[in-house]
Amino acid sequence: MSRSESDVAGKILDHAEALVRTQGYNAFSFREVAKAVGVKSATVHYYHPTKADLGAAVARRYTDRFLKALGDPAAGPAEAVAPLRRLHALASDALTRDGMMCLCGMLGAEIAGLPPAVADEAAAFFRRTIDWTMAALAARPWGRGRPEAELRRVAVKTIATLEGGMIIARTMGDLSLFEDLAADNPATEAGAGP
Amino acid sequence: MSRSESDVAGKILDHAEALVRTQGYNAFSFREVAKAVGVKSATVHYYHPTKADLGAAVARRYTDRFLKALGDPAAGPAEAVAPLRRLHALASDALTRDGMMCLCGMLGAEIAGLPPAVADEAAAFFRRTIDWTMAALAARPWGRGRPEAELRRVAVKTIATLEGGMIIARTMGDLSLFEDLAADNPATEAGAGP
DNA sequence: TGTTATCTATCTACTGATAGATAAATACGC
DNA sequence: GCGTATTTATCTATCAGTAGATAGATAACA
Repeated sequence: MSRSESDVAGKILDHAEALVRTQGYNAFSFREVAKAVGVKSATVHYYHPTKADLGAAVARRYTDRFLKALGDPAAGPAEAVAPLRRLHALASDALTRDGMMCLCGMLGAEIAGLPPAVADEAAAFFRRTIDWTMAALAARPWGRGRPEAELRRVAVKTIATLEGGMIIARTMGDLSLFEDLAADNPATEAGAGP
Repeated sequence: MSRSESDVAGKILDHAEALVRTQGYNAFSFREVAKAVGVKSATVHYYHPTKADLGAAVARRYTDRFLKALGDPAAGPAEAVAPLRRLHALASDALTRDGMMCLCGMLGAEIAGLPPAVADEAAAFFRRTIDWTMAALAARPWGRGRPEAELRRVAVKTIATLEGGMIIARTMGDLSLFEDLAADNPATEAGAGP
């Protein structure tokens, strides 16, 4: 947590993450990161020899931080919708505060053009986040006894909706479109959607 | 429709679209498009002076084709879920056949780093597709009399789920994750999801 | 002749990456 | 504690490759 007065290594990851999350992996450069940090591009290479190294390091840190923020899947209210709300709140935070995509949603879109090391980290993010959501659902009355395949379907659908929602909200310049995704969750209303 | 024996202009759009949909706007170049078509990069510039022009033209054609394929929003079965299935089928087609993202899902992710002309086309895609979905829902028994805001929420959520689903399925290398998104649509099952 | 479509050749800017110099901090032998 | 050796962190300078873009020649065709 504590970061020394001029933690170059940390700042490199911070700025690289911000650049990837706003413009994408292919639209950021060593020079751009270096400029943002206030060093030369060779210094960024010192910490991360290749761009793939840097990208993978950013993704790994992001995933760890994300899952840490989610916390214990079994914690919180007992309704099945609670973990879905927690996911939404976490995504909403980054989106509304900084107008940034989920890092791995961005990487996932670009997946076919990414170095393998980076692509692997993006896949790991979704695997772990799906697992968390399944565990959270399984730990609640609604989920107990449900077949794993069904829990997985609901988990994937929930995360997919959040990722796609960020894209649409950012593209249309209306972040309320994303907030509304939480509003009509079937279980919170009398009638289910179409 | 009819394309002459060596329709360079058409091939340029075809290959540019394929490149954007697999790797993203920032990861394709005039040279790459030219090579795929079998001409020199200057020829691509002849048809599209700038990269923004080319990107916008690709997006415009894509949106027009997509909405044409969707057809009349009021056509088809009367269940509210019918238009959602039509959207899913259309997205599924491109994803499973060629492993490609929705063009505008890709552009939407990269939106903050796109030239304005391209960003505008991406926004237009979502605006028109949301409008189509709202019209399709409103034309069915389920949707009649529903407030516009609710129809919009459902439309956005549906499209968001598809876009995010493509990202997750491609990233995890398991296209069945996308197919399953259609399986547990609330209205098609007895009980609603969580 | 003028228009359309294509080429070759080139420009500047930027990319990721490397080499080598340098200064400061740290560790080690005594 | 002192002097030396090593490591750490940063710089300058540069590389080959590629980016988007342009100029101008050339051929085909109306």
